[in-house]
Amino acid sequence: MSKPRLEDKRWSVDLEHKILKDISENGENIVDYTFDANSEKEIFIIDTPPPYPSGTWHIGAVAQYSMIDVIARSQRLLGKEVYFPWGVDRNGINIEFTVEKKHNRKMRTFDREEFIGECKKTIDEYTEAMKETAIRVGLSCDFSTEYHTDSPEYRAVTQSIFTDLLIKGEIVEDLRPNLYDPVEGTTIADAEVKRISRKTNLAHIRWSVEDGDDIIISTTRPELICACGVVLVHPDDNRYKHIVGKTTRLPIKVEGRSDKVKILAHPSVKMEFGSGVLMVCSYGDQNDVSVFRELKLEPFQAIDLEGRMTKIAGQLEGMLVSDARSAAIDILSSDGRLEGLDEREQDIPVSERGENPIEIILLKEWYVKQVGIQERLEQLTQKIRFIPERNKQLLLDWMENISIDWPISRRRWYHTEIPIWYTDDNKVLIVPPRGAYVRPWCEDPPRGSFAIDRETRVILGSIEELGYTKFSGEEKVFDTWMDSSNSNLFVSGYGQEDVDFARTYPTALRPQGKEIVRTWLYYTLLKSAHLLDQPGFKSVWIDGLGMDPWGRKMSKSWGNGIDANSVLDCGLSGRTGSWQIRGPDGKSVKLRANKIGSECFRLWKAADAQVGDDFHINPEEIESKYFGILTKIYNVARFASQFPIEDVKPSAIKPEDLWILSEYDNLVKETKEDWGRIDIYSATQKFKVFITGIFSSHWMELAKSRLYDSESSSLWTIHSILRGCLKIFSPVCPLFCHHLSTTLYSESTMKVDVYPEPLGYDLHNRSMVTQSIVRFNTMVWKEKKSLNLSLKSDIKDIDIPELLQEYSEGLTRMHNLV
RNA sequence: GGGUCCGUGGUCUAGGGGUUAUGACGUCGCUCUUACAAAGCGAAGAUCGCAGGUUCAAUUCCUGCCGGACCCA
Repeated sequence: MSKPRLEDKRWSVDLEHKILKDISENGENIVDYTFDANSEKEIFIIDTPPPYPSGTWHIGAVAQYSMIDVIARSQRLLGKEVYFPWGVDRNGINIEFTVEKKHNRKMRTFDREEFIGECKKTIDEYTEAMKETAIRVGLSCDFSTEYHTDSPEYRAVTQSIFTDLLIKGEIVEDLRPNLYDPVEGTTIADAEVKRISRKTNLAHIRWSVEDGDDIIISTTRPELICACGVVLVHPDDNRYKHIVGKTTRLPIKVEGRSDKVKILAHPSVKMEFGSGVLMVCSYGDQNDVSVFRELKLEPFQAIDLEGRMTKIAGQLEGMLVSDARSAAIDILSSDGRLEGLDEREQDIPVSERGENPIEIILLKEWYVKQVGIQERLEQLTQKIRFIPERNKQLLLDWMENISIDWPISRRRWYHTEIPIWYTDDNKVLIVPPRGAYVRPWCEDPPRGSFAIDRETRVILGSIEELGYTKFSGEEKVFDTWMDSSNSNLFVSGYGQEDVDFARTYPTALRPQGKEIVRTWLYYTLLKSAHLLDQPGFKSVWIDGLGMDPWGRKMSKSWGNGIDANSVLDCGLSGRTGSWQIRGPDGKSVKLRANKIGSECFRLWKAADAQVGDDFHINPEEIESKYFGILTKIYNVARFASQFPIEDVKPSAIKPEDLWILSEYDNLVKETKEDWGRIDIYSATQKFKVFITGIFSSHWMELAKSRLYDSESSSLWTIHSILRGCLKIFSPVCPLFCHHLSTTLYSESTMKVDVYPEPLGYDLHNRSMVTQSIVRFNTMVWKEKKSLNLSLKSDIKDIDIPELLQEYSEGLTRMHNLV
């Protein structure tokens, strides 16, 4: 026995930093997370969600990434060749907004190239900051293959996949009603729409029917009267049976179209709403779209791409939609046609990013077909294992509700360009050769580009052969999900010649949050189905969202957000953390913590709840519930570190040691299974219960005096178990285990790629013995307490139960039984 | 309005047709016992949201309701 080799008395965030720094400086000697696709080992590729860099990284997201890291590390521990890529999603409207805000100018007032440069510069800064947090929280990504979705290489893949699908006929162009954000000037997809509650005016307007009757129509969109295609009543509505089939005159002047529309019966009308008469316009809402389609009506274009009223709106022409609405009400009012105006709360669809009210506009856009493939997609989905199983339903529900194709073209700039040029006759599409990244809005097609028939999609030949010289490039770009939904293909090496794609695809695991099931998960599966007719991955791990301490979504605007770095650095150099957060009643609440750091944070996320549901993030709780566990385990190691390491297994093992060894063997077997099926919670819980419970409280006390005597059975037992335990726990707290293991055993747990083997002990009736030992110890402690004795004092008249007779020597010494 | 998921001691959480329902935090009491007071030991604390139903048996399955989250119209 000597001084403990662990000098500090407890774990600390400062120590964490020291270790992190040491690893980053001597990294090569300690860890290597570079993926070797030619490894003999089983390949395990993680389709890491490429995070989108914004100013600060959401604490909930960081928690999620730290769990993906736990998965990566545990799979390495199981002997697999893990590819944990680090990708960054950088395309999209978010960064455009940031730049617009920074310069206080709208995108379209910039030169396109200049604007793109600004976006790149800004997102570069964010990208670096995010990577620092990633490293700080301990992500063991293969940073050597870091990819950015806006890099020429990645965009080339996106463009190639588009071209492949275009030739296969899975991509179509069409003039269809589209969801459109007039403020940002771009089409958006269903998945990008959200609803907010707003006060709107419901106008009750008097329309005249041909035979002299008047009807009242209630609408929140009077400016769209000019685009009215039909007026509907419910077939069962006796009030209006007599006017069905007649025509009515539009109550406001229009230009360039008939001012009469038919009145028809249709079951979609709600009789109780307003007067029970409904005007259907192209397009007020999704119902209008389906009625127009069903009745084969000719749509009118009432709103242009800038969100202004078109010529058919007569006097309203040129006005913004909202201005036109009030102007229409004024006109109707002065014409005596306004019968009333109610203010009411209404959920209106807005764009997710800009929160601008959405219009439905006829536009020529590119679409990925998705309506016809749903059945096959569901079959493929059934082949994927969902963790947890119940979250599969989120995807199935979304797929069931797919009714229109996916519009993928956008009228924005900092995105991947649609790789198409058009010829003068408009009958041919020019696409670039595989592997090229092209920007049709500012350049001509490169050599080797080829023409395909716009209708039949037959490849006609190269542009050189065909002698094309004049082109006009497509100006539109892709929806960013077109980029990110290729991540699984990209990390599997799709299209790369030197990759054994059959080994790398489908990727082993897609980890993600449940908020992007209908986008990232769905679109990825759609792409994989179109392209390869295969599921995109073997398993999907879907976690919930990080919520505030009271279970609400964190948002900056509500003031209940928590910055990730403030938690990870809480306790560094004695600096405590404090968070001013808006509480449930709107009042500000102050949360405080002394020390958290990455290891405690990771332990919290791993041990606090099962995967799948939303989780509450409260720094106070993270510290109070989990820092103590680190301290405890640290001190177990510190205790062990004062005893010499017994490498050779002694010929005789004492009964108490046999008992704990068999418990340990059980732990090894069970946690190995847990890690294998990606059950972080169970593995962590079992480990925690073992090491802080029976191992430290019961066995260590039982073996203490033998340890002090340097008795070889106890020495071998404590070190064998601790050494294995640090490996078992290393996926959850990699820095912590690395430090303890290198200090005690001169081996880093970060390098281990073989799961600890059971030591070969299987004691009969183990759980009976364990229960009995715990009960006996508790009984003695209680007894001493009730007699007001200190734990080290002698106690008389305690009988050791029959079952524990073989441990009587140890128990007697432990409790000082006399 | 519809759908999905969730509702377990004061708080967070595990589990799941059948003995006294898991663990932690907090609370209370005791203890500086040669690893650990940033600890340890002990104690109290739950009719498993509510109401029905199925069953020999329900907290677990079913139905309805109430509350929360998310999604859709």
